[in-house]
Amino acid sequence: MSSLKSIAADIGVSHVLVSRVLNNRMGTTRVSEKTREAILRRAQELDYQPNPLALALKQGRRGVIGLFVHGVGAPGSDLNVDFILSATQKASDMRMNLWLQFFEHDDEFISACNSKLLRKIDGLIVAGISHPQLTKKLNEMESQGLPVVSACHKDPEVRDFVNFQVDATAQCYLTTAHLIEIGCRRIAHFNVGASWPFRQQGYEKAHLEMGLLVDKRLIFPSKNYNAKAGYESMALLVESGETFDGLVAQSDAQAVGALHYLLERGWPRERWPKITGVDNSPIAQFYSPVPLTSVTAEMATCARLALGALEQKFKREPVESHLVPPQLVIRQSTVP
Amino acid sequence: MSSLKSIAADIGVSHVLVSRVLNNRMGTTRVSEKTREAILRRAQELDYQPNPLALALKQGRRGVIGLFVHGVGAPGSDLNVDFILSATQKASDMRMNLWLQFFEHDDEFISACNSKLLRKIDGLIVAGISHPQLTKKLNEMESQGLPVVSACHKDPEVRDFVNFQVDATAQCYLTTAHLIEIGCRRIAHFNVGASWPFRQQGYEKAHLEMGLLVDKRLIFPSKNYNAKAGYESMALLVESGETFDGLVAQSDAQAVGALHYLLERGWPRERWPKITGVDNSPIAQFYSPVPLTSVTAEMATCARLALGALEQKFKREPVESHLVPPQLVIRQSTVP
DNA sequence: CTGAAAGCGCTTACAG
DNA sequence: CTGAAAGCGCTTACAG
Repeated sequence: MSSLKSIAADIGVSHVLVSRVLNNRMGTTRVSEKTREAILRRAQELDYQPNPLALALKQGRRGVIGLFVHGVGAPGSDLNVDFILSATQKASDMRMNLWLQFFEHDDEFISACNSKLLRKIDGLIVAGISHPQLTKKLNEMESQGLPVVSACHKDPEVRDFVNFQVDATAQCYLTTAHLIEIGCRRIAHFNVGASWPFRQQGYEKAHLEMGLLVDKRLIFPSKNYNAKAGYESMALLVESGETFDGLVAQSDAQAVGALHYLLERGWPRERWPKITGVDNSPIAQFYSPVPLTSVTAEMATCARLALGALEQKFKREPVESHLVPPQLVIRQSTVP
Repeated sequence: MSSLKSIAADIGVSHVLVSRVLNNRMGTTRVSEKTREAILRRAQELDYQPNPLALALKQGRRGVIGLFVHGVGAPGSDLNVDFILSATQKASDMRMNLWLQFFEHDDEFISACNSKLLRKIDGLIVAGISHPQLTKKLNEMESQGLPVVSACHKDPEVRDFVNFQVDATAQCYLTTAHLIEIGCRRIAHFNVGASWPFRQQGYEKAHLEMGLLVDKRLIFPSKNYNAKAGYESMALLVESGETFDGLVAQSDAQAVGALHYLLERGWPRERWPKITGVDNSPIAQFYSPVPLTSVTAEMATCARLALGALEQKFKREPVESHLVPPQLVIRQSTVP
């Protein structure tokens, strides 16, 4: 195990000098060029890395970033995996450890935000779903000196924490515009809950910008983002008797559920609507026989940005929220 | 921030005495009952927790467990999420941080197992897929004093590391036996690769034990564990002209792909085979209109056991590998 | 301009 | 039986 001490002993100087040279923080200290080089060379040879524990202890830090994840995305969408994977890499770059915690319910979330937390971590990233009571708690924490950054799906207009999220409106704007471009004129939409209107706004915006009217009769409520919900919404759509040549679902699982309904009813292949999902999840990629056109959720980017923002907060640099633009991924389900 | 020092100051003793009392390691030191109680009370009031950094530094530990994950399971199966979630909780109980790393390719995996690693972590958990060259590297690491525990899917007979995995044979034994019990007599099987024969062995064992012959003509190769592969295998099965009343797939995604083929061909519902998957993943739970019978992958249990084993290795206690028994989860796809 | 000392929070071996 | 000192690995304020 190489340490400042061992290097110092090898060269024949004090470990203090080694520390100064390696950190290039000489202060008023002088060192001969020869000694300097010897120290640097030896450090390189041993591939010296300062003990992060000692460093953090000295600096009064914990060396740990809390990552509180309230699962998002349809089950099986791998959204959380993408998020964690990316956060993990960024944390590693920052020489920080992650204190990962998963939460199912808001109360668990809130009760984990207590004073003990302050002792464990240097900063907190909250991912998933925003919630008024949680926000209050987090504000408390931050006023006690804990930097907090969120990566939640929320109304971008509400400014509480520095937040990183995908541009939800752009998601369904992209898919809808794509369908219009390939010739769809009656595009159905499955809408999950009025509290989260952004994707529908994208759907409407694309119509508006491209000179089409939004036909509200083509918009159907969906219980949630899973396949069952999509299946049920498609049943409603078909039973309504409306004609449609496209479907903008709010998740890949929904889209798959919808397709499944059509398959089950023996819907003739040539009359299938062009279908798009959201999340670009494995189910979209591997769905057979029709891989799904989808749009990315940008979880990895959000994670990276959130940790980067925390890094800046540590340095007391200003940081700003950001809406990450999604990418359209075209697959067979929308090939004309 | 409470520390030994602050408690000591409050009571009017040395921080050394506080340390001794709180750890109940008095050695030859004596303390009056009154002082003792005062110390304990004050520590409780402040909800004192020793600084893990200082502790680890003192004890020459890193306070970090490496968790190297080579993704397993079909994409979207949430297997990795379950694993990480459980590992996270157990690590937290152990007052250890996790150094999570994900790997796509074996080489990344192997090149991450270098001497730097020894400086970063106190122990290593390797999850995912076993690999001869990796094993060699890990053996090297362990001989250099790094405790290694694996949670890989591998031949249970090969003894290299202490390993925790689900009993793969039991998985398809359970699903097959279930199908036989509900009256299936011609059960097809999708087999992924000869290098991993354990699930098929379960399929065969169930037949044997329940007095049925295995008809090799019902066993079809599948390229991998995703839906596309299941779809293709089902195509082979149907084209073969063999009659079948059940299907034991090797993953939920495969089962879904297979169902999808039948739907697409307009296979009459009353002639649908009873279908089982493996992994008990979201796709099985939420598949519409037929939620899938499946069998658990026990990722959470394996993670917990693996970290527990590492804990025991730290204490130089002996540990043994373990095959975790899976659970059958019956859903609509096998309701008679 | 140089070097030794203090200190982050903790534990334990070792003098008196 | 008691208490003060050493030390984990690091950095920096502060005497000479």
